[in-house]
Parts: sequence; structure tokens; C-alpha cells
Amino acid sequence: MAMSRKAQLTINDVARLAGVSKKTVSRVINDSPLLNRETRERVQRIIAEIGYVPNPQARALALRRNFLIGLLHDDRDPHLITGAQQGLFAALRDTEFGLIVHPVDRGGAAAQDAVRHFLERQRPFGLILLPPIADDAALLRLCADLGVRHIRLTSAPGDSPTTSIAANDREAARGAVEHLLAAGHRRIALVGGPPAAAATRERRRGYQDALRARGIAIHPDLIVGGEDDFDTGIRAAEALFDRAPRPTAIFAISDLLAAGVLHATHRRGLAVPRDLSIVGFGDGAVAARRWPPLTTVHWPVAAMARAAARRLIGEAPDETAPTDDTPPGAAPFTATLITHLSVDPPAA
Amino acid sequence: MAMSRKAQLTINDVARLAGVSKKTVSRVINDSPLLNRETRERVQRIIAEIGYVPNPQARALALRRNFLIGLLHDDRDPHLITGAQQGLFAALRDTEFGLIVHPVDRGGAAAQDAVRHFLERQRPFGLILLPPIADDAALLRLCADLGVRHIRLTSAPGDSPTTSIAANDREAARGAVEHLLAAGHRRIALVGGPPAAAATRERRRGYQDALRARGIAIHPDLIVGGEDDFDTGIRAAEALFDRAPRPTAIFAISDLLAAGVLHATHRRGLAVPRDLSIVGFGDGAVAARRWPPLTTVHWPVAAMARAAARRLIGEAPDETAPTDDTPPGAAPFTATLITHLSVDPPAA
DNA sequence: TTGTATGCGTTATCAT
DNA sequence: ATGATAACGCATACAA
Repeated sequence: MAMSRKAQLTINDVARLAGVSKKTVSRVINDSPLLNRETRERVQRIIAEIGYVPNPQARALALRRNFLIGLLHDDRDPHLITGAQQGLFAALRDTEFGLIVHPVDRGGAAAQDAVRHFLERQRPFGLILLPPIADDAALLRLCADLGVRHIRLTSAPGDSPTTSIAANDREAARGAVEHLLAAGHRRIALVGGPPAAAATRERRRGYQDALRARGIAIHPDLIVGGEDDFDTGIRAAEALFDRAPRPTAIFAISDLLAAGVLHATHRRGLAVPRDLSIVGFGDGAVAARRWPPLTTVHWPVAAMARAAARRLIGEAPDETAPTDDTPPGAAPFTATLITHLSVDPPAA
Repeated sequence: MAMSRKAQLTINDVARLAGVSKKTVSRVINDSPLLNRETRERVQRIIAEIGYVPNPQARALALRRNFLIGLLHDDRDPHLITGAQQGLFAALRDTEFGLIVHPVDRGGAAAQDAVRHFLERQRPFGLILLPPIADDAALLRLCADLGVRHIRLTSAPGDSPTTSIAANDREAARGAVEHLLAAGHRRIALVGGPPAAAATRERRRGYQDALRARGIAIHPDLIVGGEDDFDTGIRAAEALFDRAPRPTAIFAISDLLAAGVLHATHRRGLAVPRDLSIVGFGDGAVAARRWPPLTTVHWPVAAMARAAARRLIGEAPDETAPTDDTPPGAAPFTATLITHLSVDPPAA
């Protein structure tokens, strides 16, 4: 009990107890191949006995690299953030890396400065960027200037495959709209997010792909949005309710927007899916908890974050850019449609 | 542009350029009082000019303390976690501290080991424990054994005020139930969480307080629950629907449970608040986004987390226990009822 | 296969 | 008020 204030054990204690030099202990810690098996085992036994754990600060200093993976997010969608954290932790458990989280205000020089300070101070080994800030050009430039490794979680495999993990957003969005088309809808509205975000762009493209393939005209009137939040969803829905004729279905490019749309629909006294069908995009499990449970496209953020962290820490620690012909990230993760109760054929 | 690979500037560079010793620079960095004003300003100018940032790893090593605040959570409620992160970041911005996050599986020796490894590896300066793991005795013992400072976010100011930040859960819960009583409800059910959690205990007490004060018998039949998640909410509601007579109102001790209750109610074809009134407990803003918007008790996790971090980093870095007569944390944060549309008088 | 000397970037000690 | 020197705990270079 209460051995709390015991001095921290160091590599020297291990060396002394094992009767070897500290360098030998260091070799054991770092799995050096050139070690007498007997010596290694003896040292390992001592380490286990006294419960020695290498001091990561000292390691970080000597190796000139830290053991922290940074997660940068814009603090909009709690489920996206915690989903990413789950994936990251899955990759980081049983490694010596920790997860350090930092929010980023979008836009403005002040936001840039805040991130710069964070990076200069904590000097994380690498960074994971969540959408939509993963598409922020200024932020990416900052990372490049500071020489900080980073992986972007984004919506199109095309851009910079070596520094991004992407899902097939366009295709998945097309599938979602085709699902509405198959139910018989023809007036399908789109509620989008920030125009600069890759998610907005790709999912809108998928929406357009689906309509075009059916020869359905794309009405600019039926494309609304702006930000990616609940209130925008409400306002967008209300704007759409005033269109004549009213759309019979709405495809919202995020769960937050879909939730806002659902809210506005209820408030208007309309029933889902009787009077309006809704399809969202985000976390399938979360959408299922709405009422009615929302048909949605599940964006596998946890799996993507896990892969991103793997790539970050599996990467050779030197600075040379990968020269493989088949860059990682070429194969996108698949976002998949999860059908629930928010889609029905349109009312006659 | 692209000054990416410039060698990191060190204290030596500053010292050389300023024509002083590195110790003097160190004094400037650490705001030592005994410094010639002129010298200080010259050094500061150089620092600003070349954009020098002290290396936190080296600082951590020399000072034998880290600049990371750990957040331990059980990964159940995304809004609780991100709410806490927002509060922590508010306290940590403009400090040299970073936020390192770690999930904790509840129960089991394996979970203990995982936390121990985390603490031994990252050696955070201090820890913030979120409910319900803030009430985990084994975890607290581990922190004590390892000598890790920690602040628990919890529900009763009584226990260990020096290591916890508490809200007035009992009182707030009583207020919530009184709100239902005032609307005319007499058969009010309670949906609780894990029995070991302080939140469950305190909020149940508040529920009982309110009923007793009105001379209403407490029916064990109307107290259900078990875990703190959506599915438990569903099952609890379904169990309560089978009671005869059915309760006219349900007080759920968390938003997750309330969401499950709401879901089950919809599924059963009952209308809220016409057939059933619901009050939740958690995040007021989130509850407002349900349909109907849920009357709930707002638990100020962000403010509490902010205060917790403040106390952690404002604390003297030595080990002596505070001896004040008025321990911090004695004044609890106030959870407040936010009325929305999920409460009506019971149907005649 | 193992050990010695040195460095990583900062702070603490004890001078002056 | 400022500086020289020695930690802090670990890793690397080079010897042995």
C-alpha cells in the first residue's frame, strides 16, 4: 500500500541490479538484436520484478521525437470526434503512443496561431485531421511548414493519397439518392454543408450523379445548406418546405443536418416518412436512435482513424517521402447505406 | 516558405544571439523576478524575432513533471466526453498544458492494468475523471498508489472535496421531480443507471426526496434501470409500460436513458407528452434537439471540467495536502432544470 | 556481445 | 543580477 512517493525507477537501477551497463538495458528496452539471450532475459526479469517503465520524456528528448498522436477537430460533431478517438485508441493501445486532442476554430489567423502554438509546444509525432478541417488549405500548409506528419480523414481518395485516408463518399451518396429514387421519389432536395469541405463537394456530386443517371433535372432551388450544424438543418428544411411543389425527400449530407431537418419536419407537423423521406450521412448507430430511425450512410470514421494512426506510427520515422507505386490510401473505405424507417414511397 | 526542415531552435541559440548565458534565457522563460529589466527585454525580443519555443520534453525531463492533463472516461456518452474536453481546453488554452485522452473499460483487472500502463508511460501531470469511472474505487486507489493527482467530476460534494468537483445532483433531481409533481403527476417512475455510480445514487435520492416531501409512497416497481445507455432506457421503458397502472411520467437519470425511453415510447405508439411525460438529465442543448425537445436537468460538465483543470494546474506542484478550512469544491456547481416540451399534465 | 563517453534541451545549484 | 557546471533519464557513436 501507499508506496506512492517512491522515487521513480530509472534505467540505472535496472542496470545496477542486473549487473550490466545502462546501455545494455537500453538495448533490451529497444529490442536490439545483438544481445546475449541470457543477458536479455536476466534484464527483463529485473525489469518485470521492480516494475520499471522507461521515462518517455527522456526517451522523447534523446530520440528527438515524441510519442503523442495529435487529433485536430473543429468541435462540431461529438459523435465524429469520439468515433475517431475510439479508432485511434484501437490503433494506439499496446503501443507507447498517447492521444493528444486539440480543437481548431475554423478560419482566421488567430486559429492558425493557436494550432501553431499547439504544434510547437507539444510537438506531436504526427497528426490526424478530421473533416472538415482536414480540407483547410491554410492548416495543411502550416503542417507542411512545420514539418509535421499528418493524415487527413477525407471524402475523396484522389487528393494526396499519401497523406489522407478517404471513403467513397461520392459513390455512397449516389447510392443513398438512388435508394430514394427507387422508392419513387423525383423531387429530392440536398442539404449541404460548408462549400469548401470535401464532404460537401463529394456528396453533392454523388447526388447529382444519381439524378443525372435517371435523367432528372437538377434544381438549384432544391440545393440548400451552408454550415454543418443542427440549426442549418432546421433553416434548410424550412426553406425547402416553402418550395412549390415541396420536395418529397431530403438527402442531408450529415447527421447533424439530418437531425435539424427532422426537427423542423416535426415542428411543421409533417410526418416522416409519410410526408417526407429523409436520408442522412454520418454514424449509422446514432441515426438509428432518432425517431423515426433515420436511414443514413454510415461513414466509418473509427476504422479510418485506426488506419490513419497505423500508417502514422508504422511509417519509417525518417523524412523521405514514400515512393511506392501503390500509395497507401488508394483503396477507399466504404461508406454504406443503412436503411431504417425514414424512407417510404412519396405520398400520392 | 518551406522552412520545414530547419533545425529546431534551442535555448543556446537564444543565449548566443542575446549575448547571455542559457540560464539567463531560462530565467526569462520562467519569469524569474531577479532579472535586469533591460536584459529581460533584450532576450524577449530575440525570442520573438527568431520564434523560439522551449522544448517541452526537455522541460519535462528537467522539471520531472509533464505538461499533460489526462482525461479518463468510459466511452459511453459522446456529449459528456466532448463537453468535458471543451471545458478542459478552455482552461488549458494559453497554458503550456496539453490534453491527453484515454478510455477506460470499466471493471476487471485488465482495465486496471491498461490504466496503469497509461499512467506509467505518459505520466500526466494530473488526471480528470469523468463519471461514472470517477466513482470507481479501484481506479482511485490506483491513482493514489501511483501518486497521480486527480480531480473527479461527480455528483455529491460530500466525498473527498479536495479531489472532486461536484454538482448538486440530488437537489437538481428533486427539482426535476417536483416539476413533474407540480404538473400533476403522481405515478412517477425512475430510470436509473449503474448502482455503484454516485450519479445514480444522488439522483435517486433527489427523486425520493421529492416524493416523500409530498407524502407519496415510493414504489420499488417504478424504479428500474441498470446500465447507463440507450438500450437500458428502452428496456426500462418497456418494463414500465407493463406496470398497471402505467406511470404517467418518467424521470431518467441520464440523457442516454431518456433517449431510450423516448424511443420506446414512440415505438409503442404513445405520444410525448400527451401519454407520458419525460424528464432527463445531462446536456440541455442536446436534449433540446430530440423530438419532442426534452425537459432535462443540465449538468454543467464543461464548467466543471474547466474548474477541475484550473485546480489541477493552479495547485502548488508539491505533494502536501491542502489544509485550508474551506476546501475547494465545497460549493457545488448547480445543475439546472431546462423546461422544454416533454412535460404536460397527465391525461385525465 | 557489452561498455564508455557524449549529447538531447532544459532547469537547479552554487558560485561570483 | 548573471554564469559555469551538473543534473534529468535515455539513446547514439564508437570502442573494446
